[in-house]
Amino acid sequence: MKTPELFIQEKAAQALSSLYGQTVDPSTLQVGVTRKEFEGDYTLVVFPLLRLSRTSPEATGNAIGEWLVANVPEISRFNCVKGFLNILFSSVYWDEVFALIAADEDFGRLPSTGKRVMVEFSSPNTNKPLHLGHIRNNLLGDSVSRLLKAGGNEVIKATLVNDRGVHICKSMLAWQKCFEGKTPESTGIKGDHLVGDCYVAFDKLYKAEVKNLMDSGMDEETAKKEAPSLKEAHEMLVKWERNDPEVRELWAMMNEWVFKGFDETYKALGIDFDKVYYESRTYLLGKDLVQKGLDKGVFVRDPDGSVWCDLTADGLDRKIVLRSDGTSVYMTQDLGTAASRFEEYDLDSHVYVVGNEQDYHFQVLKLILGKLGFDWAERIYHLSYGMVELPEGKMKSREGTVVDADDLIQKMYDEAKATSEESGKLSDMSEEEKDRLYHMIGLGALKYFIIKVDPKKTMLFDPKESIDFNGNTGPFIQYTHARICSILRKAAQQGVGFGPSDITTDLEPSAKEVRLIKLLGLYPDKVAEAVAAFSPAVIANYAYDLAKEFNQYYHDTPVLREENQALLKFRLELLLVLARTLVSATGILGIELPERM
RNA sequence: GGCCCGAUAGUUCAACGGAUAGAACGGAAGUUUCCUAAACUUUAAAUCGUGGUUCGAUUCCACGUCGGGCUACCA
Repeated sequence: MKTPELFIQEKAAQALSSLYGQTVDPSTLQVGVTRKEFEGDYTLVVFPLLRLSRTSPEATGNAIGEWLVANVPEISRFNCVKGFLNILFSSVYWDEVFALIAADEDFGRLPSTGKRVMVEFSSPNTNKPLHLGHIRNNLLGDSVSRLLKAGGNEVIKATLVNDRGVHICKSMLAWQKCFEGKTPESTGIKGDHLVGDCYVAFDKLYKAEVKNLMDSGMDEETAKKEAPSLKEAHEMLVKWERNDPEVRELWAMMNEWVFKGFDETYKALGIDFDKVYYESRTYLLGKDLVQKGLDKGVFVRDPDGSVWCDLTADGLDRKIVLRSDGTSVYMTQDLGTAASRFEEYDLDSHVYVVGNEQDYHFQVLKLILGKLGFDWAERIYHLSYGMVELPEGKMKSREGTVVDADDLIQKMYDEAKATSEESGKLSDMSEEEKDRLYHMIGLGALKYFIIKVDPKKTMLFDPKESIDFNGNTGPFIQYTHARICSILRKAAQQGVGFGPSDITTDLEPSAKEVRLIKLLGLYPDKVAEAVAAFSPAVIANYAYDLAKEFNQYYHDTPVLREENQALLKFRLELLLVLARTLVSATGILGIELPERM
């Protein structure tokens, strides 16, 4: 379907060629939806055209407007304010536009690009449970994946579990020292939380040792390196790398606990992955690329054996890619995994959902991959998102101000339950249905709250205020959907038949209905815009606009009382399409819409 | 120090270089004989500063101020 904007661009270009004998590229013409305060459907900005017409903005606008009305049957009227040409379509046109939208079951889904994209997100450490920061990452990653899919791409959702390294050894050590024998089953503590407790216990132990050493006269820096527990943890890591059976067994057991815990959290969030990578299996990747880099002269080997990539010419630093002992660093591994993924899946691009504290890392990664000669280097995209802050400032695990993911999800559920029970509308629902509904609402509130914010911006999360169900929130959209469903149910009870085949033309949609149709028609543009910007926030705000528009429309349009059957059917059809579009848009955000609430 | 990012009503968020900068929460005042008041209506309230480019700048550029991040042979 041709959007009205494209239609106007095309016709206006014809007008210009006819009026001024100048050919212009239609796509350069600026057309937008007319602002509410002015009369019109779409507005053409004429200022840039003055160099063609060589007259005043008003004269130019009026000339184009008159030509359009005279030559384009779909355009009925126009008015020109300053340099803005407001164009009105005939109501027949809106009927046709709406019929096309209604007939398209997949409205908003963009045509296939034939491209395959991998989206990596979440990528947790296995030494602590997920927290609020991970939630932003997970929700962004999940919705961007859905968004890219709606944009016509094949999407592979991937995560890289950080299951090895000295931090895991710290938890293992603390378990041996303080938690021996305790398991998630024996304690009733969720696995990831139990391991997190071990990590905290290690930190406590370590700090005490450092303090002891300092009290006996050692300086802080040395003490931090010499603390026996830290040395033990490093020894454990060496044993792990040598495949020491005992260490490996403990490691496997504790990781299993964590994975089980994570699975529960992911399930509660409604998130899953197509591909799970484990760092313990991929951390050696990339070493062969070091040799390639040396051969190509991209890397240099220092006398001590370490290998570096000199990026000073690009305004960055020298970056190490191989330690002097021959072991690899994070960058090496990322170079290797990127290369193997592009090769294995024949990817067109790769999106990394990682916090903005790693902007530098990804800048370097792209640069080095480019220098190594990979043509896809420029097609890796770092979806960099800002920190989530609390009213009292940054989350700090040491200060206990971290908002735990499981706690938060539970809190949202409880709040949804309390609000629902207060309204008392759902007394006939079964406990299972209610439970599902509370979860849907609580999660909808959380997801919308996080996703509606532009990813790159630091956002503030106030646990008290974020659990708000009024205003620009997920539950508002969910509530709107439930009300539309209620209207449609009522209509069905009254025996009103409606459906795509019932659409009749020759109706005069009201001004508010035209606004709804216009807004609906914008959906594919919004999807395209969101895909281009990797920003589900665009869709979130659009879904809210739709819901708000419905509330304002329905407030003073007595749909169910309409006597004119054709008009009644048209309006119900409009609501049906509206509900469908709401479901589709929130689907991109991973938010479910209930039929009752 | 160097590099990157951000700054919009009291608060949390919007605004392809376009008209009188939009919402929501909170404040003030109202609305329930179509669906479900988790709604709707009215109202007060903001672009960090100084220059520049432009017919036009919240948006682009420069400088400054403030805030955040990065700057490990950690991941």
